[in-house]
Amino acid sequence: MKIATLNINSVNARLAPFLAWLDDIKPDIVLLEEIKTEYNGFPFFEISAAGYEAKVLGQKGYNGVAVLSKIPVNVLHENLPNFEDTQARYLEVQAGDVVISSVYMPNGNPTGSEKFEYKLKFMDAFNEHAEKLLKQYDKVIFGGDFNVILSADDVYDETLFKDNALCAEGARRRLTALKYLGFYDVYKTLHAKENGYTYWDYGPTAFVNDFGMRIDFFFASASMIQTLKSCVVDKDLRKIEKPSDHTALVAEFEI
DNA sequence: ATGGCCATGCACCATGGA
Repeated sequence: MKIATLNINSVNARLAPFLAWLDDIKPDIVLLEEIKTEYNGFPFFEISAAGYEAKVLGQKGYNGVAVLSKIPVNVLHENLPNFEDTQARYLEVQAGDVVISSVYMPNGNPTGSEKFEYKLKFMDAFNEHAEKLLKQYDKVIFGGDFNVILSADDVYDETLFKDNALCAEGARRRLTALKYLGFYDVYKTLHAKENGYTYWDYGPTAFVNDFGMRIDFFFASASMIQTLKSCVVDKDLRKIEKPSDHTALVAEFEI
């Protein structure tokens, strides 16, 4: 099973190159974040023609998550079941005995604001739900944009972001707690020494100089990660004309 | 020496992203 996750920063603004990429990589499951459309604006026809069924939790203008699949999936949760939310940031499906979620955690800037409080509350609810899932299922995997820079190794210059919500101690502590619950950082399991950046600011110098951040992740339960074959950052989507500021993370499992 | 983007929406600026 090949699973990809991508913060696409508007699915409609990048549909053609995204479809070409799908045809090239052929993942079984694709998790999308920031589709930036409500359900009715989602390009179901084109995605279906490419061979994928789409489950969509949309929102007008902002946010929005989706799960595309070549294999049958059924939706378990739209939004976290334990968190009242007006924003579309979580979509959980089941494919066979695997539970897979697309996650778009809040940015939370500026620190100290209501947005920051919302970020921490979302992360608390997420961890609580993650813990419950582990008790119910063996194979669980989360993928998406977690909007947390876990350590100095995960950003080109940490000093520039010391007051940023992505580096905030409360955010780091919560994402680290997810690891202690038993969720493995899939990319780092195989690539401890590579930076694994998945995001580069728009602007002419960031991508060419690799001034990036690692803020997109897969987190997998133990029995899921035992089947891990590979995990790569696919930079091709960051090289297209009019790219998203994020690129895709692709993981393969022997399932 | 500084700053450099981009998508959306009742839309030619404001907001959000990170």
